Amino acid sequence: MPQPRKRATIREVAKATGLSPASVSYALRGMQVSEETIERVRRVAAELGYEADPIARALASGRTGMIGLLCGSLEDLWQQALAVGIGRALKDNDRYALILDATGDPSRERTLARQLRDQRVDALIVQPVDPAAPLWAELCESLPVVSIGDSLAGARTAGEVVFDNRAGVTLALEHMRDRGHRRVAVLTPTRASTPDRPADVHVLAEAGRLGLDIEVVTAPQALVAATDVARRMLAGGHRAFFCFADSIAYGVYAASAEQGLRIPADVSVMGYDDHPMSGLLSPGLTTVDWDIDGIVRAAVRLVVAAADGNTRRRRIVQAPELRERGSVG
Amino acid sequence: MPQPRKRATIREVAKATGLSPASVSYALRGMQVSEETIERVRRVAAELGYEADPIARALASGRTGMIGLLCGSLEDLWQQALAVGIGRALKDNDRYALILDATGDPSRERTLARQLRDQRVDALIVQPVDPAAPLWAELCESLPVVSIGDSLAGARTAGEVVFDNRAGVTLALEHMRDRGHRRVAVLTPTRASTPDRPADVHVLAEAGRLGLDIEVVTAPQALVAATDVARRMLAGGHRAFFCFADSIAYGVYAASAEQGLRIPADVSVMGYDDHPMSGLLSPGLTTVDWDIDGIVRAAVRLVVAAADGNTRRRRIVQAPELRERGSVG
DNA sequence: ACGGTTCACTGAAACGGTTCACTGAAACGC
DNA sequence: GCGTTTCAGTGAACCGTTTCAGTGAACCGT
Repeated sequence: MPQPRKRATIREVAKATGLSPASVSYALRGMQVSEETIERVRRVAAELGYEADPIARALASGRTGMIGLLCGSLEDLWQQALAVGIGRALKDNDRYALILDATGDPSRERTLARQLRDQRVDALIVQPVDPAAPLWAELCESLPVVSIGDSLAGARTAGEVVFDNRAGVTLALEHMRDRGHRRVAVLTPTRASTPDRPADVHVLAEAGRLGLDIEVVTAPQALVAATDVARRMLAGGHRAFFCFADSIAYGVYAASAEQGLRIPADVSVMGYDDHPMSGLLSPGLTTVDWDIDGIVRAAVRLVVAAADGNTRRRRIVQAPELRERGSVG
Repeated sequence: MPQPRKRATIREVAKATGLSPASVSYALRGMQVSEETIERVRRVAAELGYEADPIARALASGRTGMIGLLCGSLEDLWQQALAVGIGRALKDNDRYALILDATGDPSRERTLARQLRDQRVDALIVQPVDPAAPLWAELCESLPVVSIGDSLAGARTAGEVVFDNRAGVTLALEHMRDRGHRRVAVLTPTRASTPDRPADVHVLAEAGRLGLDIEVVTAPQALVAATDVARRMLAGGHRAFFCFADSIAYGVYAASAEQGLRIPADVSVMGYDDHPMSGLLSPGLTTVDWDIDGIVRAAVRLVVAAADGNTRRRRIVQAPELRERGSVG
């Protein structure tokens, strides 16, 4: 049974320097006291191996220096890449991230969001599973929230990085039409509670405009499960796929390979996201690229500003770009 | 500027029920007080929307219910998969994970490990970047630590899930030899500070035993960077690769495709890890499978037991299995 | 009727910082 | 020399829980 080694407290440092705890607290944060004292306190603190306890500090001051990152579903490879990028970018800003995964479950999203608030994160980045939840309005009242992907309905966010899904969908479907496809299966990730999310609406509208015959099916982002869905669709005669996440497209690759179907000769696949992996497949996956690095930078810039007390709210709309690699025949 | 809505405190609940704060505290945790009181306190607490503040609780009790997960490098797809799996498995145990990423940097690993300890996580799962660091011994003194992948030198861990790398390397290299390869490039992830980690030692030993002519090169786990290294090795005439992480192997796939080299006809690639993605490539990546689900289950079982105060230390050795899929010609 | 348990509950001291309101001394303007 | 600022530093309250050591009261067996 591990026994926590007793750490030095601020009062011990106070005693050792002959100052009051208050002064030590101020000195270590470089406020209110003379340069000379700051120096002395620093030295003594280092000697004693003193380091402020983050929990006590959080209780007393209400802040922690941490940024919460609440992912919609880490099963999606693109979201994984985003999380890794954000973690690293925050590190470069001397902040650090608490990463939590809602696993695509709106109720878990609620729990975890509240948990992060209660953990006193200075600010929150969220990729909402359920952007329409009343939760967000409540949360925005008590800490700065930056959302990625969808706007949070009725909430005063500290910033948003949203995707121009309308443009993205148009790009994708027009490309498929230009390549001569008329019957297209649309594989969209499971999104509880928002069956009519904007992106899906755009798909229907654009398909109508372009005269495409589409069938929308929800597919899980997990590779194995997505492969199952793809298998079924192939069996149903579908040969052209628009996947609303690159990781779903990987499932189509896998299912096609199993059945001896070649991409792009027999089967056409269009992705949406541009995961780093997508360029490495053969053929490369043709997809809609959202510039993951740009999103990371934007989100981190917004959240760090908000955590520092900057109140200017900004909405950044990310423009899509078609990344043609040869998976659409 | 968001103003934290004032939450109900335990004293308000105490006042509302006519009990002392102490009793409320006990009641809400179902201890020490009568069933009837427990029921009443629960009701009043719910009415007031009271929920215990985790920070204050952590300060007073020293525990949080959270499990820390310190990843060596989330850039590695396999580690990503592991992190996701552990997160979900912990969720099934009504625990939740704080995921941190050392980004392959031993000094960051030290910082983050201490930070997790200071955050009062009940226990820690770590995939060490530097298994030999003195840090671990210190850490094991103050909280239960479960390591995955490598043993922590000289530290009293609460459990370990280690890989039988000797067997894994043998499996991989024997397979390559059986397929007629004699000159093999070994691509191993960058591991600061432990150039002579056991796995690498095994590679040299086994290669010697099998009469292979190997060249060991360190390659980053990031896809793009790994592709660079692969490109260089191909240019140097190498045609057989043993990659110490599947994500590095993906880089070889990409570099080969670029140069019009076909797998397995022109180039042979052997992975190590079995990422879910590896079965979806074409050809599938032949790799050494460590049963990621088994590792997740084992690690979570150990860490939950340890967090619950169970002191039985266990060391679980994971046996490898060759997953032959056709990337070795 | 009496010592001993058990039961339900309480008061107050932690936990380890931060912060507010204040103090004594030095510096300043005039 | 006097009133006012500034400066460096302090004392004590506070953040919201948990937990230790009790305290009466009821209940027990004898």
